[in-house]
Amino acid sequence: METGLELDTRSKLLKAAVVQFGKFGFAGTSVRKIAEDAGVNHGSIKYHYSSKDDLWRAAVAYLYGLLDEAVHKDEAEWKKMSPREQIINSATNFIRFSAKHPELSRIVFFETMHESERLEWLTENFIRPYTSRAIARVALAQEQGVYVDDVPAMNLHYVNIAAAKNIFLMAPEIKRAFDIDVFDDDQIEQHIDAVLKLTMRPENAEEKPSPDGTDTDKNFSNVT
Amino acid sequence: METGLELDTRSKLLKAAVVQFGKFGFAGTSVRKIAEDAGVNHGSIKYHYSSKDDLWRAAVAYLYGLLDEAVHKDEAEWKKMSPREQIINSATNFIRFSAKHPELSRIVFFETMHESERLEWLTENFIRPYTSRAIARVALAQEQGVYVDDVPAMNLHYVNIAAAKNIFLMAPEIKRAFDIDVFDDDQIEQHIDAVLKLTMRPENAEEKPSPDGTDTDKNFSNVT
DNA sequence: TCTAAAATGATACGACTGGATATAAAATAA
DNA sequence: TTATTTTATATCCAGTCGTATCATTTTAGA
Repeated sequence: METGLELDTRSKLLKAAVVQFGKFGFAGTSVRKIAEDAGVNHGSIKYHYSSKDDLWRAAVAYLYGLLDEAVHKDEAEWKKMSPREQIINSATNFIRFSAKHPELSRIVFFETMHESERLEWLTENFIRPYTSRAIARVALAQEQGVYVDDVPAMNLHYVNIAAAKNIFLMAPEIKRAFDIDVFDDDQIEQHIDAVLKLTMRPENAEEKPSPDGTDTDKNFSNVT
Repeated sequence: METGLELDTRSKLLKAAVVQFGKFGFAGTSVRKIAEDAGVNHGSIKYHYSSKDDLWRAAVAYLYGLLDEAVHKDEAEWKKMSPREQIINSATNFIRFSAKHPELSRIVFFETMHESERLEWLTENFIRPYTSRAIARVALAQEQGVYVDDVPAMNLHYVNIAAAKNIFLMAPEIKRAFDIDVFDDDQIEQHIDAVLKLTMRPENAEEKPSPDGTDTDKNFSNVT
C-alpha cells in the first residue's frame, strides 16, 4: 500500500544509489554508504529493494528511462525534419543527456569491463536492443548521406557515442588536469558543435557525393 | 640483491595485478585474488610492494611505460614522414596498443570517475603531461591541415582517443551483444581504418582548404 | 480507538578485506 | 661449513561488507 512515506524513502535510496554506483561502480559501492547518503537506515534497503543487486538494477532501469525520454522527446517533430536534422536533433539530445546524467554511461562502463550476471542482464534488457536500433539508424543515415558510408556502421556507431560522452566521463580528470568544467553550459554546447562537425559529413556533400567525379574522400585504404 | 626468484614473483604479481585492476578497478580487486592468480602467498604483496596502493601504482607505471614505447617506437622515422603520415603512424600505434593492453584505459577510467588520491597521482604523473603533449600535437596537426581546424583542440583530442579505444573498452559488451570479437586482427585493422577516416581531414583538402573559394566545410555554426 | 499491515530501526552474523607479524625456508657471503 | 640476509609462508587482527532477524514505530481502515 502506498503511503507517501514509502515512495519518499524509496526514491531517496534510488537517487543516492545512482550517485554512488555512478561514482564507484557496483563493487566499489556499499549499501551502508547509500543509506547514509539517503539519510535512512541501511536496513531499509533490504525492505524496499530485496538486495544490493536489485537496487543496482532499479537504478539502471531508472536511468535508461530518462535516456529514452531525453533522446525521443522531439520524436513527434522528426517527420517534419530532414534526415540530417533528425540526426542533429537526436545527437544533440543524447549529448545533453550524457552531460546531465553521466552516471548511466559510468555505471555501464563499470560493468562492461568484465563478464558478469549484471552485464548479461544489462545487455539483454538494454544494451542490445538500444544499440541495435542505434546502429540501424546510423546505417540509414549513411545511405542518406548524413554520415560517410565507407566505414562499417558498427564502428561508426561506437565512435559516435564515444565521441559524445567520453569528455563527460572523464570530467574529474579534465577538471584536475586543465581546470575546465565540461559541465558548464558553454562547454556542453561547444562539445555538441565539435562532435557534430567531426562525425557528420559536410552538409554540401550530401546531394553530390563526388563533386569532381573522383573518390577523393575515400582514399584511406592504404592506411592499414 | 637480485636473485631471479625475486624478480619472478614480483613480475608475476605485477602481471596478475594488471589483469585484475583492469577488470575490476582498485576497489573491486582484492590483493588475495591477485596473489592467487599469481600463484603466490598473499603475504608476498606486502613484501614486494608495500601495499595494495603501491602495487596499483606499479601496475599503472608499467602500463604507461608500454604505452610510451608503443606510440614512439617509430619516432626515429617521423622526420622522414609528412605531418599526415606522422599522425597516421602514431594513431595506428596508439590503437594497436589500446587493443593489446585495454587494461590501461580501463584502470584510468575506473579512477577518473571520482576524485581520489590515486586520481591526483595519476593526473600529476601521467595524464597531464601526456595529454598536454597530445593536445599540442593535435593543435599542430590542425594548423598543418591534417585535422579540421574549426574545432577546439581539446575537444578534438578527447574525441580522438575516445574513438580509438572505446570499442576495446566495451569488448565484453560487444561480444555478448553481437558476438563480435573486437580483438581479432581483422577487426583491429578495420577499426584503425575507420577511426582514421573519421577523425582526419580528407587527404585532398590539405593543400587547398577551399577549392571553390567558399567555406563549405565549416558551416555547422548554426547547429547549437 | 482498535487492529492489521506497512515501514523503519537496531543489532547480529558469517564472510571477506588489507595489513601486520612471526616464523620458516632459501639464497648468499664469509 | 656457518652467519647473515633475502624471500616465502602461515596466521592473526581489526574493520567493513551484504544481509538476515526481530523489535519498534507509523499508517490505514474499521
